[in-house]
Amino acid sequence: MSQKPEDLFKNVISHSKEYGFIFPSSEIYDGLSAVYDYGQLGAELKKNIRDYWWKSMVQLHENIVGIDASIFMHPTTWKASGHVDAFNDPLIDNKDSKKRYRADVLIEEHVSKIEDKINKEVEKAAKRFENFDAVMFRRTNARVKEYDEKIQSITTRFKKALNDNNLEEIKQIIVDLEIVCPISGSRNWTDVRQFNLMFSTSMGSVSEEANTIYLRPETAQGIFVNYLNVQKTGRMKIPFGIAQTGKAFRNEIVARQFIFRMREFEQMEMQFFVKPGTEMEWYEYWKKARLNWHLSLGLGKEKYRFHDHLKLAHYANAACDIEHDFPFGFKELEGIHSRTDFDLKQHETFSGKKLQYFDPELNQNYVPYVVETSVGLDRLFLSILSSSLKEEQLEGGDTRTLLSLPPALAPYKAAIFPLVKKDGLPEFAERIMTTLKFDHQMAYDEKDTVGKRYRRQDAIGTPFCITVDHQSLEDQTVTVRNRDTMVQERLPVDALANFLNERVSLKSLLLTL
RNA sequence: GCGAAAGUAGCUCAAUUGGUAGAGCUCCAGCCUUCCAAGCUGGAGGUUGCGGGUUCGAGACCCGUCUUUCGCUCCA
Repeated sequence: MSQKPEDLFKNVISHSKEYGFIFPSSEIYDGLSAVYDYGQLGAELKKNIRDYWWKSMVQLHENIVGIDASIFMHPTTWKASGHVDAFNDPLIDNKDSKKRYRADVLIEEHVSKIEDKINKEVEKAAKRFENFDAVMFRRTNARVKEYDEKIQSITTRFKKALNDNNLEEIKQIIVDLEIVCPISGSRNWTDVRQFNLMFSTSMGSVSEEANTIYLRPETAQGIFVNYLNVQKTGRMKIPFGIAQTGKAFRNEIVARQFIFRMREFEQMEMQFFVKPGTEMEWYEYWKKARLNWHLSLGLGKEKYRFHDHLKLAHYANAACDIEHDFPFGFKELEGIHSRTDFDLKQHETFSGKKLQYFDPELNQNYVPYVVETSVGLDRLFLSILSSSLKEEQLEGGDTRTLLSLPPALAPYKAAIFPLVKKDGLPEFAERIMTTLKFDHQMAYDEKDTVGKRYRRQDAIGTPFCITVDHQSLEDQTVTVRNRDTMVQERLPVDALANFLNERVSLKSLLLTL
């Protein structure tokens, strides 16, 4: 149990690989940076987590409905959301100070320094002459004119380079202007690189004028553009929510830490539309509700904490993260943001369509405010996996590898073993399997000693092992062994269905909310 | 992106100054047996991440490249 965090993280990664939870993407070709595939057990666990979230959001709330929007969206969507402008920066690094700068900012700062010089000239002249005409001075003074021309030529050149997307030219401008790094004072620059967080591809035939299409960097916009469709056709009354799960893509500069930050990842989001002025109440409501949801997984209260954002994004008037204690420290798991009416208003402006709600109580129209809950499915997966993986010391000096997953989320809900591979025990076991497999994902194993089989199921988190022995043939009972306590009890075969339903069904977990 | 470390069987790791790639676990077939892994017999699995170079000879040395981990940086 007392493993070093680095070791635990290493174990999580190799355990994931060894048992088929997570593989590096296209591994036979050396993998692809920060892209991972879910294996046979990982896919089950991930699906169960997603189902639990979906049911707790959509099925348990009459005023929340789910949609499934496309990954491709109209390019204007990303202009309206601010993603195009916010993430199209040419960046350059100084090799000596290791600091990264926006190339356009460096050039603009250089230009403003020249402007300062002009202003100084003007100030100096103003002191010297009476009846000073600043406009005339600017137009006629040789030194000022020289500065002005310099600014003109720089900005013309810079604008052209930006328009042509000519990164080499931008670097050349920085070199020509002899711009130095404010920290190291050196001119030892890397090449200029364009970092656009959004992946792009083209839509339409190649020969024609193809449109640049972005892979969505967040799923939220799919909800906002469908706000009116859902509200009208679903006859939704404020407050109401729209939920969605799906893939999003970000071309991260640095993507690290296994599946914590991937370039392709899955979000589970719910946008809750409320009356303006009530958003803070709902913000607090969802903070509590979402933390409660995480606590229901039983990984431990001490594993979670809130982190309030001091610096708010351009669209938010309140924001916080639910952080989880990962093997590499507390990191963001879920974000809860009060997004105001920013998104819907932006889409109104860019689309020219009204995205409003007629409130019958107030007898007036308004753009609803939005409270968002947004959790990373892959991060949730990692939080559950890493918190569940344990090396347990047993009496007698033995150790066992235990994956104490929340039972309702485990890939296999129960495993069935014939104690021996003869005397009709396998046939008996398979009959039980057949009756239970319609309700639960079941495993079957008849290889090796039964103790070994228990350990194998412990390592993949199967909550219960059902063993058929010779007594089973006589009185139709089996033993059921608990993963966490290793305690066995004998149950009639007929009681198994209820036994499992009460302990491993999603319903059993939903009831704890 | 910069810096550091690493990459050998499914997993964890060996391999003397450069000299025939190995072990344990896993896996497969069978035997024995049976309620908490590690009994017996046999077997499978490797162009040592990839590509070059030096050498009579490279897992080891050099260069490049890919991937991973850590630190810095970034993360609307």
